[in-house]
Amino acid sequence: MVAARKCFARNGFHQSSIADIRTVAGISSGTLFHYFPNKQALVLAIVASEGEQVALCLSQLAEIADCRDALNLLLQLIAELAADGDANALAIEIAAESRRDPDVRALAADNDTVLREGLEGLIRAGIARGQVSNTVDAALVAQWLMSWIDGVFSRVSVDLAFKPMDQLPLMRQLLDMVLTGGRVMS
Amino acid sequence: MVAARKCFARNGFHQSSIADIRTVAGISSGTLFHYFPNKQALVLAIVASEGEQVALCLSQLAEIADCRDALNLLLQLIAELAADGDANALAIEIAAESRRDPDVRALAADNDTVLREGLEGLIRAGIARGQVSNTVDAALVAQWLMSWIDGVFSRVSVDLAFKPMDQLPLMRQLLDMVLTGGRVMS
Amino acid sequence: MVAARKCFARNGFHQSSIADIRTVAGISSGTLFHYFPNKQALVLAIVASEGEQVALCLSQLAEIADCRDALNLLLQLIAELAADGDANALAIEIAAESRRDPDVRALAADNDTVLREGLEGLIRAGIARGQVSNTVDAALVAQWLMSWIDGVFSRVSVDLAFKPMDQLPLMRQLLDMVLTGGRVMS
Amino acid sequence: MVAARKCFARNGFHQSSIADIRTVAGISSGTLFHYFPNKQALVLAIVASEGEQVALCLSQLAEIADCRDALNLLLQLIAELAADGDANALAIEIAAESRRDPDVRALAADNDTVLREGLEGLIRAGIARGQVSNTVDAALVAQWLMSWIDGVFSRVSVDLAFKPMDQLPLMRQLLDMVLTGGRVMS
DNA sequence: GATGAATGAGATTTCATTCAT
DNA sequence: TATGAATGAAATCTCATTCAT
Repeated sequence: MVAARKCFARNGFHQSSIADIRTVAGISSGTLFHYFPNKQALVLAIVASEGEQVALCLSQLAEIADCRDALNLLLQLIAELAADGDANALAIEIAAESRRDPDVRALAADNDTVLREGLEGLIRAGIARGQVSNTVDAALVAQWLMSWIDGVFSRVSVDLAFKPMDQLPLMRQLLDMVLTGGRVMS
Repeated sequence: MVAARKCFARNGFHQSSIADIRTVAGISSGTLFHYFPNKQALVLAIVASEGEQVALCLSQLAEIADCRDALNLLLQLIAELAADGDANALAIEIAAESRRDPDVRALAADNDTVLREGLEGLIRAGIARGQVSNTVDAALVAQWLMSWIDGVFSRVSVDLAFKPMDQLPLMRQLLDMVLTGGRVMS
Repeated sequence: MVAARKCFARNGFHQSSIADIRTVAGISSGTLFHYFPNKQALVLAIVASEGEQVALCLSQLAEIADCRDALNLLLQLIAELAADGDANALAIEIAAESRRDPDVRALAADNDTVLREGLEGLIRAGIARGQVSNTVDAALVAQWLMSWIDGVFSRVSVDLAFKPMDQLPLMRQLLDMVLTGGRVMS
Repeated sequence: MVAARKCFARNGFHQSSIADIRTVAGISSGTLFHYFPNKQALVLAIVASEGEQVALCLSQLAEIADCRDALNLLLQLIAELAADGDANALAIEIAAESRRDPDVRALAADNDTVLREGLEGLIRAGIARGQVSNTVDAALVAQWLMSWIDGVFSRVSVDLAFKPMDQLPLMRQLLDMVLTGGRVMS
C-alpha cells in the first residue's frame, strides 16, 4: 500500500496502472487482488489512512493546554505537510477523485469533517478556558482556517515560488487578532 | 469547445472519453480531430480559455480607482465563481492534471502568475496612490489572497455546507486590516 | 457473426475467447466491439438468428395444405438439422447458457414458444380441416413432439451411433396414430 | 463432493470457480486440491457418480418380473428426476461439457451406454419372457426411449409450463403399443 | 470539410493451481 | 493433513487516433 501511495502521488489514481503499482510493490497482480478486491479499494484504503493521520494529529493538538499554542502549532504542521510532495499530491488527487467516485467523496468528506470539527472544538475549548474571546464564531473561524489550509496545499502545487513557511507570520498575526475578537468579528 | 468543457467539468479530463465529448457536441470523431490534433490540445484549449477570463477580469478590476474597492470586488467575484459548479470542477481538474502533464502545468502556471501578479499590481498601485500603507509587502499579501482563493474553491467542492459568501465579511475585515498596515505586517 | 457462430459451435460460448472469434473473423477486437457492445450481445444475436430460422421454417410449413404432410416434413427437417454438427452444438450451448444468463433464457424461451405454438397451430389447423381427430389434445401433442425434437438433438450429440433418420419411420407411425385419435388419447 | 454438485448445478462447471466451491464446502483451496488433482477431476467425479446412480436404478428395474411394469416405472422415475432442478441442471451441464472435454464425453458416453443397453436388455428380456412382441426391434425402441428421456430433461429446463407427469399417460400408451408390436414396427 | 469504421495497445480483473508453513 | 498467500496467464473491454470515402 505504501507502493500504491507512491504511484498515486506521482501519477494520480487513474494514471497509475495496476501494473505500475505491482511493479513498484514487487508483487504479482494476483497478490495485489488477493488483498484488495479492486483498484477502488486501494484508493479508498489510502484515503482512509490519510484520515487516520488527521485524527491522530488532532488528538495530539487537543492535549495542548493553550488553545492558541495548539492552533499555532497546527498552522506550522500544515505548512510542513504541504511542503511534502507526496502528501500534497495525494491531497489534490483525492480532491479530484472525490468529484467522480461517491465512495471516495464520502470518505474524504469524513476526513474533512473530522478536521473541521476538530478545529472548531479547539476554538470552543479555548473560549471555555477564557483563552479566546467569547465573541468569536468558532464555526466560521474553523471554516476560514480550512480554506487557508486547502489553499496552502493548492498553492504549493501550482506556484513553485510559494513557500508555506513564509506565510506563517502573517497568518499567526491574523489568527491572533481573530481569536482576540474585537472589531474583527462578523 | 463548450461541449468538452461540460464533459470535463462533469467527469474530469480522463473520465471524459472522446466519444462522450463528440456525442455532447453532436459531431463525429473525425470532425473533432480535424479541429484538435489530439485530446491534450482540447484540454489545453480549455485551460487557455480560463486564463483569458482571468485576464479579462483583472483588466476590469485595474480600472477601478480605489484599490480597496477593487480587491473587495475581487473577493466577491471569487466567492461567486467558486459557487458555480462547472467553474469549480474545472479548476480542480486543472490542478490535478497539472501534476502530470507538463504542458497543462505550464499553461495553468501562466494563468496563475497572471492572477497573482495582477493582485500584486493592484496592491502596488494602491500603495502608489496612498490607498494602502507603504509598509505592506505586496507580494506576500498577494500570495495570501491566492491561498484564500484556492482554498475557497477547494472548500466548496469538499464541504457542501460551506458558503463562500459567509466568509466575505471576515475576509474583508482582515484584508482591510492587512492593507492598513500597522502591527499586522511581518 | 458467422465467425462467432463457428467458434461458439466448436468450443462453446465461454470457451470461445474474443481473441478466437476476432481471429476467425479476421478483424481486430476494436472492430468487434464496434458492432457488438459486449460478448453477451454476440451470443444474443446468434440466439436471435436461430429464432428467425425457426420462424421462417414454420411459416413455410403452415402453407402446406395437409397437416400430416406438414408434420411429417417437420420430423424430417428436424432429423436433418440435428445431424448438422454446428446447429446441434449451438442448440446445446444455448440450452446450457440459458440456465445462467436470463437474457439468453428469455430469447431462447421466445424461440421455443414460437416453435411449440407453431406446432400446436398446425395441429389445430388439421383438426379444423378434419385432417386430425378432434379428440386430440393439440397442446399435449405439441409438447410431446417438442420433447422428441429436443431429445433427438441431445441423442445425436451424446451417442455417435444414433442416426436420427432411423427414428423417422417409428415416429411417423406413432404420430399418425396419435393424430388419428382413438385409444391413444389421454 | 456434494458442495461441488450444488455449485455446478446452480452455476455450471465453468461459472463455478474453485473459490465458490471451497466456500460452499467450507474448506480451503489447499485441501480441495489435496483430494482432487484439478478442477476437471472434480467434474469427472460428479459425472461418474451420476453414472453409478443410473446403474443402481437399472439393477433395481431388472429385478422386476414384468418388463412392461419395469419400463412404466422407468418412465415415471425419469419424469420425477427431470423435475428435480439440480439433477436436471447437471444433466444439461454434462451434455454441454461433453462437447469440449473428451474425458467428460467418454465418461458421459459410458453412462449413456449403460442406460441404453439397460433399456435394450429390459426389452430383450421381455421378448424372451413373451411379455413383448418378438417383432419389436429392441435397439430401436431403446433409442426412441432415450430420445424421449433426454427430451423431457431438456423441456423441463426450457419450458416452465412443461410438466413431465402430464406426458406420462400418452407415453405409456405409445410404449404399450410399440411393445405389442403389430402395425407399429418399421 | 465531414464522416465513422477500423485499429490495437493497454487497462482491470479472474482464477486454477502451487507450495512454504 | 490442512492452510491460504502467492502466482501469472488469459479474458473482456476501452479508447485515442487514423484514414478511405
